[in-house]
Amino acid sequence: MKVLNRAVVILNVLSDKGIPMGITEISEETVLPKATTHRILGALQENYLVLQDRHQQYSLGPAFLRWAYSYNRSRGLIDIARPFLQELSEKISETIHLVIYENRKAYYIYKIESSHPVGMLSRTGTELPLYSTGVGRAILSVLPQEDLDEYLERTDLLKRTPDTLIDRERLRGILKEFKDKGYSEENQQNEVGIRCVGAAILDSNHLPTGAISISIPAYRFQDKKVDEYGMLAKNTAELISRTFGWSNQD
Amino acid sequence: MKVLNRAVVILNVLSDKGIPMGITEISEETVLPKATTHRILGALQENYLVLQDRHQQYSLGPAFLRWAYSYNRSRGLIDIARPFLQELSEKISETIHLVIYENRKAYYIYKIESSHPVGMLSRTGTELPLYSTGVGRAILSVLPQEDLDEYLERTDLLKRTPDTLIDRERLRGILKEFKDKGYSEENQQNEVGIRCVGAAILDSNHLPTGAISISIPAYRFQDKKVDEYGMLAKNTAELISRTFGWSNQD
DNA sequence: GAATCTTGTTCCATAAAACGGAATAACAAT
DNA sequence: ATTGTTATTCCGTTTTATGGAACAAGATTC
Repeated sequence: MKVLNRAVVILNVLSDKGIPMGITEISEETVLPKATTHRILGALQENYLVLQDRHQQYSLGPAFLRWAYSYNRSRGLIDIARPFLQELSEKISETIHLVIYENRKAYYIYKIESSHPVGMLSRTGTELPLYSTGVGRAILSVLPQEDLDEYLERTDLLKRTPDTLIDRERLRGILKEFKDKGYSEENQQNEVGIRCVGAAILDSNHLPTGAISISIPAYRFQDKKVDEYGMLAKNTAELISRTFGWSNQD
Repeated sequence: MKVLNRAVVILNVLSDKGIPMGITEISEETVLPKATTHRILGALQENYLVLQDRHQQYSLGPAFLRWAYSYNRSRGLIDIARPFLQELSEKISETIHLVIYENRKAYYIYKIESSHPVGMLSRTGTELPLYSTGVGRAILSVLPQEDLDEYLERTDLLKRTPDTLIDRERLRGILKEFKDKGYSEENQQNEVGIRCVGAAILDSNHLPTGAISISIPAYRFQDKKVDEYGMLAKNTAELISRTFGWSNQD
């Protein structure tokens, strides 16, 4: 895959230089023939990976903003969240999930089971219900009003368990409570026998970029422990939000 | 340039999805044969453009962070600065320069002459003396101590005009004054007959990412007007810094 | 303003690299 | 153990990239 490697070399040279470069300079710096450099730059330009100004000087294009943003959101979120989740997990020894919220959908991307990281989950791509899970409710609770309206309108609320709450207005009500408390909860709404607390991870615009949850078998997750675990989830999510927002600044 | 276009398509699909994808899914989404997809992904992976986790799921790699950063610094700086410079130019009708500070070097990247944008300058790549120009001095004045020491050590101070100040200690002295005032000045230090004021553009870490200057023929740039123009440069640079830092947050 | 240098662009025969259908191997799920 | 699914490798064929050299377009000098 020669062209690709060469294209990468060219992009790196442009990136290192940091200012627009002419084709001769690029070809010298990359040690590639001028004709070849020219051809590759042409192709890169068609894809908006490089821009050419009126003096035929090339510089990197805006396409990378999009890709970098995407990288930051998925891979970056895991890298940043991992140590915090690990710490939380050592404190409580329960199952912890990390979820990413992308394109108005939530996906599990990371999981720790009793202090042992399971890592990237295999079944990525499967949408996760927002109305019936701890993570989902955490996300819904911090959504701007109009986004929540839109979600409730387009979504069928299904009885995933006998207990699932499918009344839209009552759901709105508890989401408001979750927002005030800073964490969400859920008792066998999505899966029989499992009870959860969750909290949202926010980006620098205070929009949810993901969420975390603590899942515990319902029989040993008594009411009186909900607030304790909820606050743990809330605090951990806040730490992640702060680090994530910060590391995303430049 | 087929491979390149296809690689871009693959990267876009990964970016749109936002979470790791398997090769089958990618090949379906891109409408490319699986073997081809596999080959291209392999090449992308070698260059760290994509990452593969333990479940053979692909996601975008960290290389884009670097490129996006580079794009933001050069092209982004011009886009952000342009309207502010335009406004300044309409107020004073004098020549204005925008400079980028990259790899410890400064380069002119944009110029407005008497309210008329000249645009990207052709002679990019030519290093600009920091000790004798308005923009350069503005940058030096806000540099951390050790960076300034290092600059003064490695740089030969040449008499570019009969008036050029080449005494290191006296230069240090006036740089300190510039830092306090928030703008730099220079009278026929770099070019006979031209007098300048300048101000640095700072990123979110308070390091200089560039600078602007106002250049006026010395005969009509009297001492009493220096402070007025200096403050204009300072205020404009501050506006640009704020917008640049802000837009760079995510 | 003509001549000269420099830099960008196009050409094209040749060599090399990508192509992709199909076979195989590695996993999961049943 | 079996079946279904997904990833990987193979390899003859075709397409595509290659790059030296010629050409064109600017820029610079005289």
